[in-house]
Amino acid sequence: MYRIGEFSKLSKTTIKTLRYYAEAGILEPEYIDEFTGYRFYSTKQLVELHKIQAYRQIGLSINEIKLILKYGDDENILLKRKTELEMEIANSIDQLSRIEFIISNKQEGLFMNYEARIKELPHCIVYSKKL
Amino acid sequence: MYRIGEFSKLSKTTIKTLRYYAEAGILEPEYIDEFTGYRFYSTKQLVELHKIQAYRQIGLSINEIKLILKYGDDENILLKRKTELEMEIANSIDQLSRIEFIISNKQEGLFMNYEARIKELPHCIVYSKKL
DNA sequence: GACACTATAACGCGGCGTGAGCGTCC
DNA sequence: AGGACGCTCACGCCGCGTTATAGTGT
Repeated sequence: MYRIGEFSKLSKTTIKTLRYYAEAGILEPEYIDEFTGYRFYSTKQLVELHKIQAYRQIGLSINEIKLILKYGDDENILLKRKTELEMEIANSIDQLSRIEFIISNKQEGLFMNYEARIKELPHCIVYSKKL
Repeated sequence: MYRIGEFSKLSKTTIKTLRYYAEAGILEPEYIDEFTGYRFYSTKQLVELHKIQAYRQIGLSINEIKLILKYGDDENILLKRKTELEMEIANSIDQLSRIEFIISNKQEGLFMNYEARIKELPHCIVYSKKL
């Protein structure tokens, strides 16, 4: 049985994270002293935590991990996270190309060589046709 | 001069966002009624907001945008964002491959066919050599 | 008694969304 | 006078990090 500090070092996880996981209900200490409130962990929690870390590393939220640990099925959540990631990647690539576009245009001096001039017209009636 | 609701529709931005931008100091309304507190925007703000939206779309934070609008130089920040994005993409790809690894192993039944058994040894003295 | 360890509670972060409870315009 | 519009708080999100303050262990 380890106290939280030692367990923190063993698992390379901050104490704050361990307390958060305990409160979140995804990693309860094996035993809590009812007078001091001290949390005590064993090697069983070390294995559990390792699983949690693996799930965190692929970007799952605490809630998703809780669901997996509760119902033991990660198939759907993994597929959901997979599509999420694909969209994130596509989005990041889009952002990247936008940035490169701006930078290259600045270097070639094509950007900011014109200016848009906005003028307000006096009040008037405009006829238009909706398509 | 538009009130916030109309300006919101013109710019396809929520009222809450406009108010947040006003408070953050990146898009001040052209005029604020000192009695009612009503914000009034003009087409000038529409152009400004369009720039802000462009910067938001490439993932810049409000603070970064504020700096750009203040000092007029986005070169360094764009390059910084570019490296950030490259790291994010690399990270996402890593996560994606981890997920695919797990899924494929599950399908082939290679996963969870073994179990790790953790045992605690009684206290003993261990000799080891550090490399 | 000193010092390392632990505890709880509360606030901070970013970029808004979502109310609550008011005043304003037409 | 009623309904659409506007205002200012203030809290919620997520996964912790960061104090502050107080009890515990050796």
